[in-house]
Amino acid sequence: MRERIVEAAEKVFSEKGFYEAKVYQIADLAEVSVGTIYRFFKSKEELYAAVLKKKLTELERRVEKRTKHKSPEEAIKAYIETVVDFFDEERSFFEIFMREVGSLSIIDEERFELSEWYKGYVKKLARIVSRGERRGVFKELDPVGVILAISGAVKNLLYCSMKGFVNLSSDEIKKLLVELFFKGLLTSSFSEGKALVTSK
Amino acid sequence: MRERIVEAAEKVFSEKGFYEAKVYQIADLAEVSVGTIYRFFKSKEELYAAVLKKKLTELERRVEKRTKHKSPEEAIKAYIETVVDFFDEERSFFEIFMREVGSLSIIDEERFELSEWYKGYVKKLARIVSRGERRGVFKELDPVGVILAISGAVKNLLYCSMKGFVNLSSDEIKKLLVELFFKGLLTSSFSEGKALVTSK
Amino acid sequence: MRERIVEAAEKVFSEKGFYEAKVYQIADLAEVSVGTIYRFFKSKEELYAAVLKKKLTELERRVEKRTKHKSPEEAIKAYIETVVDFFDEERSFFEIFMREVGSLSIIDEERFELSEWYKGYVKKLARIVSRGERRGVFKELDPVGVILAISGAVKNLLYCSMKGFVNLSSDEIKKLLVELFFKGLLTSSFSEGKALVTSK
Amino acid sequence: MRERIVEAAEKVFSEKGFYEAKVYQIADLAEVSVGTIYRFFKSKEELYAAVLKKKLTELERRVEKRTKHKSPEEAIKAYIETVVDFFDEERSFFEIFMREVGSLSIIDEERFELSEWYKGYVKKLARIVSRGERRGVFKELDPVGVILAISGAVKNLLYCSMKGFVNLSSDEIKKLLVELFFKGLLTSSFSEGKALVTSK
DNA sequence: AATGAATGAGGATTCATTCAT
DNA sequence: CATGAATGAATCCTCATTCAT
Repeated sequence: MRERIVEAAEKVFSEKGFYEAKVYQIADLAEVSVGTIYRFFKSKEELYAAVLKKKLTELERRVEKRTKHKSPEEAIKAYIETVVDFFDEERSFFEIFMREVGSLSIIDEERFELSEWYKGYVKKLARIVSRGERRGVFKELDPVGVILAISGAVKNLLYCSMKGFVNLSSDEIKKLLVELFFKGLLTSSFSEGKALVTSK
Repeated sequence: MRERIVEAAEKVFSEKGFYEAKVYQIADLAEVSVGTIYRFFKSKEELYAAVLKKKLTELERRVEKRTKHKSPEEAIKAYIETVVDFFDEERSFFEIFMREVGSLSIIDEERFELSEWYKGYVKKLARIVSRGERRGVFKELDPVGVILAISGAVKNLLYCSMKGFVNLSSDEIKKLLVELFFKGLLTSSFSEGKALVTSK
Repeated sequence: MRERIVEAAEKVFSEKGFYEAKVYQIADLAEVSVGTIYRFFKSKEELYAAVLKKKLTELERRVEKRTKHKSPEEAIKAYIETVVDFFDEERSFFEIFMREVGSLSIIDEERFELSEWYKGYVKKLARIVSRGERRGVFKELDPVGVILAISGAVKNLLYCSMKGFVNLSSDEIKKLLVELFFKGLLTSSFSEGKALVTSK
Repeated sequence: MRERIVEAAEKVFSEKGFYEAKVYQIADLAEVSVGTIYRFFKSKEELYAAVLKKKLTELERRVEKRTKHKSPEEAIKAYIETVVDFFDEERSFFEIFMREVGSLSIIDEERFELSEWYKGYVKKLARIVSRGERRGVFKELDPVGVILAISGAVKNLLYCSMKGFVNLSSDEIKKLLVELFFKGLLTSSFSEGKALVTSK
């Protein structure tokens, strides 16, 4: 029952966004009464948060599973790939994520600890980068900053490909991102001669 | 008058988002009557679109000005820096941008051509990357994909720093992004030995 | 519930007309919430149309019942009497009818088929007149025209007596109308001698 | 100036009715500013009343002129013809008249003496009928009632022909009404034998 | 527990009217 | 005098939430 509701909510929220999604639409889709929704969730917002949490927890679990016991570089690669795959599978959730969590709007002023969750999630990933640095595999760049950059790039690329702004398959997106974030845009020949980047 | 309204709208929309922003709040802040708002804008949505367009046009203009007549690598650097600076100055607008344009929610199903605008904007930037490729400065990666990755990274990094998730100054953000996107995460010594990335 | 609303609406609309009648006044009178009204009617206009249709249907049914199986002259008499009785009973509805249907204002430009209904109603009555003509009981006058004349006379007389412009009881009104429409204003002695009417 | 406004008002009111007619539309059509309208009329309602009064006064004047110094039967005939002609010429005003005066809605509860005017007008016409009775030309029927019946019949017939419910020319309408009200619906042969009407 | 009818606060929008220029 | 920009009261309608059944 609860599950049915959350699934329906996921669909409706993702199609219409928080405000345009109506509680009775979710009830209809879930084939329960409006009242039943309120037996499980105190409010529309709480239902919304439940949808997010469920999926985010799953994402987190997957990322963890696929990055565990790997070298930092393999782990970052796996992270990128996992996220792309996840959002590719969960398109409707991804829409929500982009709308509201990509910018934790309703959410963070509220009583949901989503903001906190995100911080923790990022921190965990940042540790991979730190480890890479210590091992001399990654450059010395702010680890959280690196993760946020990667994460933002993944989301934007996926979102825009979903919207039809680019025509790249999931695999192409993964490849592009891995190449870009690992070795950069500059060709190696060029990269060596010039000191463009580091000079202020 | 119109200007006063748009400014107030910008503030209120950025603080509350489209739905939580009330027309009378905008009117109050602008110190005009509600009716006056409707002299200039047919609807709340039109006002919203006006806010977006104004700022986006300005951003576009700035980016254009700062990337013109530059080598591809300088131009991309300038692009990153311009965007960071712009959003740093225009924090309240940036909030809106993240909420709604970063994920063109209300916007793209609607009668605003913002989606079209964004496509055009991205295409223009992608041309810089293409040029870089032709000159052998940049690697052969999908140019639009590259721009979307950079753009997503910039937005996410800025947003999260605004939200206090990372503690990086604007300058540090710029440096990080330039370094990351130009030369990648891998240390050169490591990068050469391994073939991690390109192998499927 | 629906019935309660329609009855309240009938009262309020008849007292104030469509525009001056406020939805919340109807809700108050019906002792339901505004929301409940909108459970049954999509809009104020639809509620209005419902009020009209209900009564008009009833009027039509009554007229039909009382004119059926009668000679044309008896039927026309019955028609006049039925209408007078009906509006005498349903004074508040009659007010509405006069305002809006007597002159199908809001109504006919709209999505209500009231205009169509009226046409059909008139046509049916006109058939009585036609029958009378064929039997040689009624003169050869445009049957629809005759019905419209009678109908207009009835309404106006009733309306003005309601407003206190004349002091005639329902029975007196009926008598007056029947006499007038059947035998005319002219005294028979006079009528024969002169040829006033038919000469152009 | 005042005249221009009243003419524009007449047009707009007749096309849209009191409530749907907007003051700025009248101003636009009259090519004056909204403010100017308020120099001449205290309110929209007063302007509305002015439109009515102007036309009604004209109608009254015409009726008076055409019925004066005539025998009762000629006068009634002239009255019918004058009204038909007047409304035929002044269709847009007639629309207003039907909407609002035919049922003196806004009007009579208000501070306009239109209701009074109408009473006076009817009384004057009723005197013609009284005179006819005294002379033995007309039957003994309530004179005011007779006038109201005629007046209602005229309005309804005209209105419905305007709306396309009947297809009768002005002249046919006049003839029909004169015939009907003077000699009644019954054929003389039939009328004599039966006593249908007068018996209760 | 489940239902869904009823609630009513809340908000976008309109437009008659005013008044500074 | 004329203007028309500004005002803001007024009202329809929505929809999250409740609660009697």
